Amino acid sequence: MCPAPLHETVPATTPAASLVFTTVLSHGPLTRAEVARRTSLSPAAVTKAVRPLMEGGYLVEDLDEGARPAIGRPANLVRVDGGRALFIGVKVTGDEIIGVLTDLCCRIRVARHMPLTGREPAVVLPALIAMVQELLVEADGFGVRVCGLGIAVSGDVDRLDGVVRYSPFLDWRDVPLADVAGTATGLPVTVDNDVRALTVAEQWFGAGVGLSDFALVTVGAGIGCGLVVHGRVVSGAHGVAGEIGHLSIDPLGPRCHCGNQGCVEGIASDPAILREVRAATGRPLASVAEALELARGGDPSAREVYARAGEAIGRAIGSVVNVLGPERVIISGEGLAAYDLFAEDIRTAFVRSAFGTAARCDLMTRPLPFEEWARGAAATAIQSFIGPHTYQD
Amino acid sequence: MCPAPLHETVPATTPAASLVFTTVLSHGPLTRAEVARRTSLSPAAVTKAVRPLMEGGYLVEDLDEGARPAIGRPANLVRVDGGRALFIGVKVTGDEIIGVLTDLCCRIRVARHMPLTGREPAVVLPALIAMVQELLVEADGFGVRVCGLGIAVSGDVDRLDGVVRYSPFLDWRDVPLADVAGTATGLPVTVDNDVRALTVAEQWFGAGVGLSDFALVTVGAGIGCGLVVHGRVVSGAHGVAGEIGHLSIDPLGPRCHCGNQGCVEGIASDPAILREVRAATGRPLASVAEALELARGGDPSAREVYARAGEAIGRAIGSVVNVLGPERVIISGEGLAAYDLFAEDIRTAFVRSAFGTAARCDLMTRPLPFEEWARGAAATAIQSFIGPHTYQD
DNA sequence: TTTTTTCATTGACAGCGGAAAAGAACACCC
DNA sequence: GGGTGTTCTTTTCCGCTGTCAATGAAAAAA
Repeated sequence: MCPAPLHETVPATTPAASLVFTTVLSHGPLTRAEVARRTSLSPAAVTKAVRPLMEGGYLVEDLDEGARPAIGRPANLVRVDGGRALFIGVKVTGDEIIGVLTDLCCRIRVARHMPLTGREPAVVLPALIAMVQELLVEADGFGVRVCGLGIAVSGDVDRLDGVVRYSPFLDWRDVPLADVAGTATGLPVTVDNDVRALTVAEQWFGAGVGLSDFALVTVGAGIGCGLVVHGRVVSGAHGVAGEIGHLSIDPLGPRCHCGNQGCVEGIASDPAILREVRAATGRPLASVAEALELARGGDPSAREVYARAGEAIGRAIGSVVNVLGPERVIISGEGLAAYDLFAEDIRTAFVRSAFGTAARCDLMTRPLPFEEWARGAAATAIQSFIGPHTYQD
Repeated sequence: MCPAPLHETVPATTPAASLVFTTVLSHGPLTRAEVARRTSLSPAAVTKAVRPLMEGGYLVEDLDEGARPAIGRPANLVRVDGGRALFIGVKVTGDEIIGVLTDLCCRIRVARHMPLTGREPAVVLPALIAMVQELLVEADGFGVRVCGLGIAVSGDVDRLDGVVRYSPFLDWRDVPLADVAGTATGLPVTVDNDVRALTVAEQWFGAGVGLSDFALVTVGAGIGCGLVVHGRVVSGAHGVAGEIGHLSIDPLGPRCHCGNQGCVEGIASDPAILREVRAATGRPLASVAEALELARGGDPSAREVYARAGEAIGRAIGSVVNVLGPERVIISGEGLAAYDLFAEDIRTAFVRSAFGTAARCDLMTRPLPFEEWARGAAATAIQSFIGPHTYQD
């Protein structure tokens, strides 16, 4: 848990206030009447919830009296004042740390990248703290207090305790990140798995707004998946969920380090694609970008590799959709750079493997640059700043 | 929705009362103090919630003052009086209707089977209503009012409207079951998918009690899966979820009627096993029971078919566990009759395909005879009788 | 200008659940 | 056998929350 923040009290104290606040936060400027309808609270309750939030400066009257009804008294729009509070989000990757300073609406104000010389905690933690310090200095320039720090790390993360249980990618075990970062910076800290953090950002501020069931699939160095069911991000009973990277797609496919054969990640991740294109063309390619170039140039065997990757991704999505029946699947990640190459294959494989009404699911892509991952971390900080009563829908 | 029941008011009106009631219902006789601890309500709130429920006769003081503390005042146990209300659960299969009369604790008091001469609504609906009437007569013998009727049907069921959208097995489309049964019997009716209904029963009264994330996998004529995430049964955005029967396990496997290849259902369902054993042995087997007998007798090709089925089931479970990270998977269904033949294969394939901590998931079997499916339907009726505030955990 | 419609606010009020204290029922200890 | 301590249960009181009903406000329509 975050060390009790002396910094600032939570804006929303009662369930109703949280509900109102998160509704306005996600659904843009709204009239009070509209908030009442969406939350099924009484208009009176909305008024009473809004007042203290306005006095605290978290909500402001929006002067654009945009949507006035055809008849009757015009409505006053209410929106969240993003500038009221700042947050820092940090994403740790294998070779760099990405940090962003966002406002309360999770808009990025400053973004920073910092290369890493190693992956071990002894290297990463000081760099991370230095990054936060830098961003705190930046924040001074805005004259607004930083109210939370969110950190996103790949792997098995216990977000209640703020401990990285095991990150295969970083080779970390039981690193008490929240404690370390909290004592070093004095900020309330949230630590979460990177894909879950990105999912939170999409749920509150992105393509998942208003949806109670959706999935976010990330394609890149690995294949990940964040899930929202019943309006809540899924963590699983043991803190791990959405591990679609090791769904076995093809029992005869390449052997994966996880011990299985034909995992999605062994077919469609960047390293796998690079390996396969190398093997298929015999060329000593240096990076997946070159493989991509080759395929774009029309090389048939490279294209074939991408087609297989697309099919694997499509089938993995089909599995998720069959199991959970989400309303939407958002495809994202660096791997999207090659989207034009396998979009067709993804969709075809998805439609074929999705059973029945599952095909009603809306499949969309969303290019999320690396800073977005750090923004996801900030979103988790915002979420915990607002409080425990974070009902969606 | 159920037509407003003149029959009986809902026992629990406030959220706290519901919480107390469902806690006592699922976790057997409890002391008030224990209820307070589990629900994190104050002891005073528990007392105040219990009183009206006792006056209504739903809760009773349990005279076995079993667990008294080592020191201090002995506690009074409180439990649900099952005899206070009766419910009817009906499951419709292809060739028969199974009906049960249960008490408020979902214990079966009477079970009835009724063969069907056809599957079309014109045949099934009158038979279903006749079955309910019979059970209502039985209920008179107990001198207790029947407070709800639950109906379970396989396929795509809209449980809010009580309409069977599409049941491939019965070849039904848009059958307004709740309306028909409600007007014919005068009972409040709930209609739900059969696997979901069974999942509800397990969640409240079975192997899922106290778990916020688990899966129920049914193996038999088809392969189904019910999911509980965050303490709630998953229905998906469009009312369909848990369709693991058409996860594609083997791209080169037998073609399935769904258009895909190598579906679990095409490998491990009873019809698939029968087909494969026939093909492998060349014998004209009449039923899956004979195939089972052959395999039990040691026929190597029959055993091979079962081994493949087990592997498919294990891998499907592995997929679910990778995606959702449940605490437990309950394997059930008629197909369990052959469990000794493929238990090992299921477990091996599961462990191999479950990634990382997913293997921490507890895999168990539970023989649920056909009456249990009807009991599941009754469980949905009980759930809706108790009211909308049915928090689990 | 009056009416109608919708939005927003106010004040009264019911009720829920918590805190604290009292009471109850036992074991233990001298 | 009477304190003492412990735990369970109930009672009383009280704050707080959100609804209800009524009122006021601001515009379009009549």
